[in-house]
Amino acid sequence: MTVRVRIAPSPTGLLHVGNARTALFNWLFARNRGGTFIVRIDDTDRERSTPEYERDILDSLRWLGLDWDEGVEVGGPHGTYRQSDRFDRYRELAHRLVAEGHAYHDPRTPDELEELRARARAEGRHPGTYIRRPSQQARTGPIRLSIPQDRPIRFDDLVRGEVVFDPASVDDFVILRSDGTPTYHLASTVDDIDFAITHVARGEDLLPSTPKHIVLAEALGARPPAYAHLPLLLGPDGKLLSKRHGATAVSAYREQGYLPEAMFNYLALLGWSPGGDVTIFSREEAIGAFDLGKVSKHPAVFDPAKLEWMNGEYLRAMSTDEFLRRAFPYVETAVGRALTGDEKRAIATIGLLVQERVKTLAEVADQVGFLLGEPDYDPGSWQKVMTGDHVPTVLDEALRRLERLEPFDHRHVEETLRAMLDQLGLGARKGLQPIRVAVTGSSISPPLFESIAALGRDRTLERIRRARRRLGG
RNA sequence: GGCCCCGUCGUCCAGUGGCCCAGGACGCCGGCCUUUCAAGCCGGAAACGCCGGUUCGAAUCCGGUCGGGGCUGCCA
Repeated sequence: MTVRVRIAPSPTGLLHVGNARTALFNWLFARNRGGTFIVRIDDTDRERSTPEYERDILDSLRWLGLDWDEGVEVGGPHGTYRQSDRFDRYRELAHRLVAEGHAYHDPRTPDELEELRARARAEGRHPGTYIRRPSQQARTGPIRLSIPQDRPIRFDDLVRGEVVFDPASVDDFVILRSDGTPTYHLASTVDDIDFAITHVARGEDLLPSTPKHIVLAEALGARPPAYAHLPLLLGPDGKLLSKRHGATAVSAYREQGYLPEAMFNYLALLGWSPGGDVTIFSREEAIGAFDLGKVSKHPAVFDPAKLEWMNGEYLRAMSTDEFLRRAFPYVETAVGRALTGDEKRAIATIGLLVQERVKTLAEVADQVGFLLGEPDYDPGSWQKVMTGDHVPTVLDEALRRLERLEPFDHRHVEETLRAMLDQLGLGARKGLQPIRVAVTGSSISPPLFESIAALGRDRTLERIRRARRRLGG
């Protein structure tokens, strides 16, 4: 039987890296097995679902390169792949389950239910123990599935092995709300059956829901899919990764200049590895080696520092042409306008030097900003570098030498500035840093000689004079 | 509280009875290189939670214990 897997995000927020990792593992599994990867939108929560979030989720998935074979926006034999379009189907099945005796209308009030839960707790039992079919039959109220109490519920989890639940610890849960809308459990289980899903790989947080889904599927006359519960992603404090830990949206990393291939690689390594000492690997290598059975059982801490390092690795591994092509849009966003051809060419002359010093594409703008407009002096840099007695002399001498330098390329700039160092008896640090600050505004910049050449004679002289004036005297 | 899951360096991963006084990566520390910042190179500190078993032999198997996490809703 050919593998059919799905991810079913709820459009109630941006695509979270944890969900992206779940999507990634499903995608890898499908690609490894020559199966079908499906994207379904679980928007049963009409209140919180928005088209904007759905857009972000789909864009982020595509950005990561997780293309889907069936589902929302690409179509397929199962309708729109959006649960909000299938409410009639869920309702019909819920009522059928009542008619067949598998489910019942629950007439109790929230207070009554709360009392049952409190009683179970007080007795040291599972809170759902007494949420069972009441003696009197009702025609209204939410519909609950009846959990048979005569046998344990067991299944073989692809990553955890056999898991067994005592039915007493599984409450009769609501499948259809009193307003006639389905709960997640119903909609998800019905869709998995209707769409012929063979494997459900999802976060471990859904593990306690799995016995419910199994009983539901069987009550519907279907064979449940195989399950794989993936380890959760944690923040540095060991708690479930969430916004309070910082950026968790895939699109946020995209905006910060992370590469999809780096994010892909990093996410794949959270809870899985192709084996051995391999840390950096391609999409194809991941597909070839992927196996749900080799996914680890314990949660993983999401470490932005390692992601950043990995992004730098990918940045340095690409050609400088490609690096520039991908960096320009980030620079344009940062300066708020399109770059001119001259500016792009100027940036390109120091492209390699920038490429080996940045960890994200967004940082490129910081590195090349001095080429795109008059920089402000960084106060700390000025204080540290421009207050020495030798500085006016350095600037004057640099001006004198650069004014007539021909040709004005980085080799000649270096030659004449090094000669200046000798003449003034200054070390490189003391002699060159003032020029760097004068020209770039900061004590941190790409290598000086190339930067000066990229900037050109006129603007270089102009900036040194401006710094000189600021010094007075 | 109850149910379930999990437990190798700070973090991610390798390890499926002997190749392990535990390997790689990030981070950290030190050094080299060096015009700043990076990158690169070299070196270092750093873990099998604990206690019992099984075995000639255990990080690897079993039990217990401790610890962590998830769930516990007419959210998903």
